Amino acid sequence: MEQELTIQQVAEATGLSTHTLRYYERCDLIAPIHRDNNGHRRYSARDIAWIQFLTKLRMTGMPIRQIQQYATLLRQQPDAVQARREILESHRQKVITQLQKLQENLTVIDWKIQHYKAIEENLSQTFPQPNSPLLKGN
Amino acid sequence: MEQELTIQQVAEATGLSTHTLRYYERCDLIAPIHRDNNGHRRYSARDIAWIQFLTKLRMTGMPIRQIQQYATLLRQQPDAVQARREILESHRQKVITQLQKLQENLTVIDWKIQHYKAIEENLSQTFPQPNSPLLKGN
DNA sequence: GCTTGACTTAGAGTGTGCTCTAACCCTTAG
DNA sequence: CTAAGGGTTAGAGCACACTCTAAGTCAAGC
Repeated sequence: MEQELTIQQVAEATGLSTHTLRYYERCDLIAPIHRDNNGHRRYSARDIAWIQFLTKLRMTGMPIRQIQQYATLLRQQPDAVQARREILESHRQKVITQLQKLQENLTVIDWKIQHYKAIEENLSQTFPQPNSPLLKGN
Repeated sequence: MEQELTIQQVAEATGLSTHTLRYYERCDLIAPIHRDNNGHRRYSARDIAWIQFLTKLRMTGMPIRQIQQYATLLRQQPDAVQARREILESHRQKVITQLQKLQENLTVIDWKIQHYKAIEENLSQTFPQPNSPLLKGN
């Protein structure tokens, strides 16, 4: 029941490399993983759940330092739920800001694409109009 | 009319540092800027418009290498509108994917925050329920 | 005429997050 | 018995995007 996975299997399951998994453990993003009698890592379901969540934090741009704090809190003060929630909520705000900026910038890029499309339309006309105002911006 | 700005003024206007402005020029993200008779850079309105757009590309994660390509195309083949549009559309797709992933991951973080809130509620009850199933996940 | 301050350059240094290497240890198959 | 194929470690190396430094030029104000 309590099947523990090898580092290879975890790498496949999480999309991280074995290098990265060991690196995260060294950095204390992951608590020391249980070893088999060979000294090889054996990851529990709990470990994997945590790795999957930490990957989401990384993918939303949380720096490794801050994940360290969160992970340490999780291990050393499992009852300090509020402290962990506060970290997450502060990060949440950053992600939302990031999303908004991304949207705004995407809109500008979209405009430019539309602008280019208009120019292309114009150029492909049978009787192109020279000095079209559309040719101004780059 | 044709007021040209100093590097300081451009730094303020764009939010980039003077270091970064010079670095971008060295990397060919920005065409060589016109100099006054002192050798100091004088940025035209056109330069600033480009810097503002390139900043949007950077902020959406376009690598400097790719902006180089776009910028080179812009300078060397101003008529190659389609080629530039294709670069932008390919980038646009990446940004959209990025946005989706970000949203998904944000949702997971939101769940976790909600989960923590539920635990906090639970703990603050007058008659706390021991071993609540809510305490399982971390 | 000298100091101050903004500019110039080439090139070195930094921070972040991996990514890889070298040397070694086990276990298993031939 | 030995070679292949997985794992281990500490630590070096790399990619990216800045960021800073040192040494110099120039113009204006005191």
